[in-house]
Amino acid sequence: MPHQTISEDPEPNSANGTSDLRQRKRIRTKQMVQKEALRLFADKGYDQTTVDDIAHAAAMSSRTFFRYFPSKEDVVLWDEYDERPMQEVLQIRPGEDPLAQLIMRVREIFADIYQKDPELLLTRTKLSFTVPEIRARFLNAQLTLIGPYLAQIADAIGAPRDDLQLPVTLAALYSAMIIAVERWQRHDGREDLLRLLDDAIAALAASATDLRDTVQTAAAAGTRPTKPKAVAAKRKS
Amino acid sequence: MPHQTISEDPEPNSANGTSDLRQRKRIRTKQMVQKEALRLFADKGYDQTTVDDIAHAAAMSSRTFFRYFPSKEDVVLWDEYDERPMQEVLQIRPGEDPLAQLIMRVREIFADIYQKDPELLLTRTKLSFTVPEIRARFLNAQLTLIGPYLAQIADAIGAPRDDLQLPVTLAALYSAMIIAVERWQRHDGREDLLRLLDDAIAALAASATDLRDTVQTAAAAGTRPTKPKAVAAKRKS
DNA sequence: GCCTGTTTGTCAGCTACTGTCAAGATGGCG
DNA sequence: CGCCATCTTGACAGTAGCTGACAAACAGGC
Repeated sequence: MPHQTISEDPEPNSANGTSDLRQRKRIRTKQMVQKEALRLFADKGYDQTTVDDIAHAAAMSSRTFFRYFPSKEDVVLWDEYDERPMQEVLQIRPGEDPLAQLIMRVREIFADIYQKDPELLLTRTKLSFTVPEIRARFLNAQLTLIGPYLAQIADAIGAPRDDLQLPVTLAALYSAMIIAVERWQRHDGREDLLRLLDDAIAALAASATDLRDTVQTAAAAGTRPTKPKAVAAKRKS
Repeated sequence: MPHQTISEDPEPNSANGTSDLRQRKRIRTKQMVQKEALRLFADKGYDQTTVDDIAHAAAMSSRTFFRYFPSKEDVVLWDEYDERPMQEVLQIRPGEDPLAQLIMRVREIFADIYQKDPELLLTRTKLSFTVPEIRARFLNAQLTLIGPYLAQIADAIGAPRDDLQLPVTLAALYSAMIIAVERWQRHDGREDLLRLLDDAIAALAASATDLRDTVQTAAAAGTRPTKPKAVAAKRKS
């Protein structure tokens, strides 16, 4: 899902009965601040734009800015989906293929955000791949999203708790999506996002075959015949 | 490869004929600073340790600290491999299966760093997954490493410049490695790193079947029929 | 129109990080 | 051995991101 930051939600409004109205207002303010910020970034560049600049453009003090966004980076990463509680967003229905559900869900979310404001998504995405700190946080957020899904899916299919299979598959899926989004952004959104997404996933499915061969090769050539149970247990407090 | 940061090398010693001796001294200093820093992190925690603390422990001014490491984070991420020029580290020989070579190379590097100082690798790795900022940079660095390899491998197999296949495969490989390393670190290094690596890659190869089915399912249910004839070119010399 | 809880600005402060410049260490070389 | 050119270092000053504390302005419900 596009930019979903892990909802570390350092703001003081979790779980307390902030009236729905105030919640909406808050979101509108965030959108407005984000808009101003992105405009400034486009003008002067991300690094050259200070938080004071943004706050000023948004007609608030910089202290207030930080009450909306925990950091300057988050202004780029944030989107409405970050407001929704995790469960609502990534609900997996038991029964049907959970992986397929996941993929569909992600497509939906992309489609939704894209269709609400294509320009906005492109701008944010470009920054997400362009500015090193943001790029780092973006990738991190994506990979971190796997965690919750993992639990859900594991439950859904009654998976071995301690297996590598599932996490590896999910991580691979996510990285395929990242490749797709990266390409989309690099081509200035000229290609169809959903299509790229599908292609990337298809490519992933296809790779696996190649990989099977490769694993053979690698195992065969293994420095240590791959059975290097050698290394000592190194405990730690 | 363990912690390989992209060599953004903002230091003033690139390409100029810094004598080999000075270079070595520099590396030894870095190691010493890193050691002190990690000790402090273990004591007081990463956030609670200021750069001044580290500099002091390393008997230098904080200004000097920054002449060795571009940021506090880098003290954790850095390892000797960052000193070596990229090409030397990731040389791909044409002919033999490049993916297999890549995998072998990564295993070697892990093995090398591990065997030089297991504790050190574990400590750094734990921090790399534990401290959010570092985690972000770590994942970013890993994924970013794909770039150069991509070019090399693409050349090696005369690949379609603009295909998704190769990047997706590499990204999947890297994310499998990350899952492996994450598990290794979470279990305090009690499991064998290389073994986990192999297992994760095997798991990735195994996901193929699941994914193929899933892609079917997803495509069938596709919001927009998406016409996934997409399953693009498989080529591979 | 008051009362309570939320939002805001101000101020003061910390830490990561950078430019500058002069002083100090070092290695190569005569 | 000693000198010079070349790093390397420390001191100082400054910027930007970010936080805690507190008091003033501002709701919305009654």
